[in-house]
Amino acid sequence: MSPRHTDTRQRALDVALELFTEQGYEKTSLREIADRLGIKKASLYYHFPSKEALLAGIMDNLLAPVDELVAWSQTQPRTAETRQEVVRRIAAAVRGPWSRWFQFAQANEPTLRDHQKEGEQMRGRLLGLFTAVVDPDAEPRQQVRSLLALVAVHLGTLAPVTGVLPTFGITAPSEEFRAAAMDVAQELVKDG
Amino acid sequence: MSPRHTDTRQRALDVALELFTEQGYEKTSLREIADRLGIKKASLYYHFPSKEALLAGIMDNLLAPVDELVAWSQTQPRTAETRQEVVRRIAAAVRGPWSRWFQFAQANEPTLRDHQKEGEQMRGRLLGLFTAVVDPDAEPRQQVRSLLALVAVHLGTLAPVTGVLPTFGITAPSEEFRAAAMDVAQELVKDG
DNA sequence: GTCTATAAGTAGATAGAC
DNA sequence: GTCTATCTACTTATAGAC
Repeated sequence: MSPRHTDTRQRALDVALELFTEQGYEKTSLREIADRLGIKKASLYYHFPSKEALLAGIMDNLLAPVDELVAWSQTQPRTAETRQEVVRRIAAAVRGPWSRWFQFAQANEPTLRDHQKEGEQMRGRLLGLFTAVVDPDAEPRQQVRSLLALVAVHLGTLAPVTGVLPTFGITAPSEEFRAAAMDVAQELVKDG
Repeated sequence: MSPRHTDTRQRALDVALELFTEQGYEKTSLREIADRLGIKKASLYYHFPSKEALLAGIMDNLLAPVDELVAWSQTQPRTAETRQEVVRRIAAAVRGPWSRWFQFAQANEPTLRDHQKEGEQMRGRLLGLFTAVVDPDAEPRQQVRSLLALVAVHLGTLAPVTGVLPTFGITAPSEEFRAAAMDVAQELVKDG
């Protein structure tokens, strides 16, 4: 066997992730993906048996790093300090390796509701993140606050990137907004 | 002319709203809508010139009540008290007349990004709500807090309805959770 | 107002040559 | 691994009878 096989498979995953995120899974045709790769649509079927297999491949790549953080959090005690550290790590990850995950999930919410397997994978990891931060025995008040802390992180990191800040009527510089969001998140995750 | 024309048009709007919300705009075919109405697909074209016209009709019905609240808020001073009252009114409206709006918008995020006109309508009303609560001259910290207040309302009213609370690892009774969310929202919207 | 029939196009998927 | 060619099953949309 050659030192490595062709990279068409990986390139297909990259292109598909990009298009699924931009346009959604349903609206992206295999022809479109093949065109970008410079191959014919039928040739895609050599690498993936179906469109759904392409989706599954993307998910595997996307969700692996999430599992690491959740696993780590489960070794920690359920304290405000742990929640703060988890929020810090999520905030860091979201700026880097996970950034595409949220965008992809958001753009394909209806699709993931239908494709049972993939939808449950997605929800499973989200649940993992939530339970890493939400104490099931805490007061509802604190549970709401913890959930909102994750939303604040989401807001702080994604909103500047997608350029929707003006849509919210906000004019602050991105970096300042992001810092403020992190600040509020840390506060929310404390007991109160 | 008869005292009123047939109600097929309005029934079509109702059915379409329901299906678009459940399955998304793209995945709902005109045949499906027609089937539920007990007519043939082609007959739908008598009432609406295109699928997109159906979407537009739904939007008009959905967005009218939002405008009222935004208009009212613009007559008020930009104080923490006003923000609290706006949040109260949004919370009340979301439980009733607007409940379908959020579900519809969330289920059709990708679609609304493509259909320029409808997407901008939707974003316009959202911006209206945001600016009713976010003071453009406030600190980024307070802006984040105000945004999260709206999210808290969203969480408190929608989450119990859709039954996703367990997905968040939360076991509290719906009503208790909703009350806690409103509580946190009111707190976030204060100066701090 | 509703029907049948059908146009015109695109989707995902398969067979088999090279 | 990639190609050409083709299939079936849709989709939105139109024309014209009743």
